[in-house]
Amino acid sequence: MPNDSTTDGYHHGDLRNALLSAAEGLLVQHGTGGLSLREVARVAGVSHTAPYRHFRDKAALLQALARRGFERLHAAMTDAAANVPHGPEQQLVAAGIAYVQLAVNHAEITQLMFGGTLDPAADAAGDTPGRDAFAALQTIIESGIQAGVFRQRASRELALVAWTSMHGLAMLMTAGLLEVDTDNPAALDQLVGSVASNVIYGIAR
Amino acid sequence: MPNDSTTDGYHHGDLRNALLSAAEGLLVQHGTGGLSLREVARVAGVSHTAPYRHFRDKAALLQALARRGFERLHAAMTDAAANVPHGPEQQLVAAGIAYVQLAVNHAEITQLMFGGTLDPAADAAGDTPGRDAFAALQTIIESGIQAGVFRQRASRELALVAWTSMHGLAMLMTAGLLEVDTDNPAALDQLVGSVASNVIYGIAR
DNA sequence: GATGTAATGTAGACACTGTCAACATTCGAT
DNA sequence: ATCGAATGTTGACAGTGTCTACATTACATC
Repeated sequence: MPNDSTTDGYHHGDLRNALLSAAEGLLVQHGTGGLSLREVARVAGVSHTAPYRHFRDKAALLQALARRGFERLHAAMTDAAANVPHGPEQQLVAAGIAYVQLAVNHAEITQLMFGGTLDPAADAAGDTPGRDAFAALQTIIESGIQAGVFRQRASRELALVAWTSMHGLAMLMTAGLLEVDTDNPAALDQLVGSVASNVIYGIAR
Repeated sequence: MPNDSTTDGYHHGDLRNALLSAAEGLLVQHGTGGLSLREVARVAGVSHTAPYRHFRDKAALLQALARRGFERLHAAMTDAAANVPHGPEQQLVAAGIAYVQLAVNHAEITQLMFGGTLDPAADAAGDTPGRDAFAALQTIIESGIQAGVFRQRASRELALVAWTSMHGLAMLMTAGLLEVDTDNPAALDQLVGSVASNVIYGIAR
């Protein structure tokens, strides 16, 4: 009799997701390093070894958390691009804003995703949600190339510049090395817009 | 009688640096997270509380290690730019190559510097070696603006694009999310050169 | 040169952590 | 109804960061 997905005695019902949510909450409280598996279990209301029925490791829990983040990232970027059908340039800017915005709003998970703590080969083969996010960007670039808006080069090459610049911006901000008024969303839009515009039209001349 | 900076009995002589070196060595063996203060002390040949005479915290040790990394980064970039006096564009590319190369060769320390684990406000006021590296880049940009090679914009704005794109490239590589033949240095040069050239001349048209 | 004080290193303890092994409870197919 | 598999618990172990108390040494001052 699984009533409403909360606890109903000995078995939890949906512990795996409960653990992930608890972990995400604790992650924003005590930074990336200060997450304890036992505290996650405590918050979820189970014994300190219960997580091992759902995750092989502490690393596996973090990996699953990072995977969630990659999925969110992919969704946010494609949504942003889809809602701005004013041509590839605007789409690129919109995707960039979505990227940086999500990274800043979930700084700890972003650090998890790209912090190097996780084994990049840990995901199952052919099952890398991180590539989807890059692919979304590459799709925008390709449409821009075909529309004659962007240079006639390998789309991978052009997408790489867009990717690295937005990623670098996001990383510097989440690390706290770029003083920006994060409370004011317009300031972030302007910052991302500035970087994106320079990427599109170049530094030179 | 301080003979040759190695151990000479009860007192070590230069324990602080010995600890930093030991920590750096262990960092490349076990990743960024798997560094134990006790093991650092063990490698340095002292008791497990000796490090507390030189660092308030484990975090303080890591902070000092990161500071070393920032100083190296600044030196590598300015050296690279100084050795290539063929105009701001080439200097920018050279600095970028130096940046990414150092990051890849010292991936773990780079993750330490930018991983968000450290408190960005932990450094003493006015004493932020991280800004020096950015300033080095900004100097190149400024000379390029005055020479009429780069756009007539705020140097900070232009430097930001160069900074973020190189930083993003370095971060993706150190995190292992960009498959590149790291053994072949020419491949890295080409990759950085491609990104830099696209930053300079833009994606558009 | 002797001496006292600060700097430096050590020993032991504490709470906490990740993980393993053994055991308990419950779900679901037969 | 029954039995195996899935899920959760208890207890233990080694390892960790950090605190307190103590030992040893260096060095400025007389």
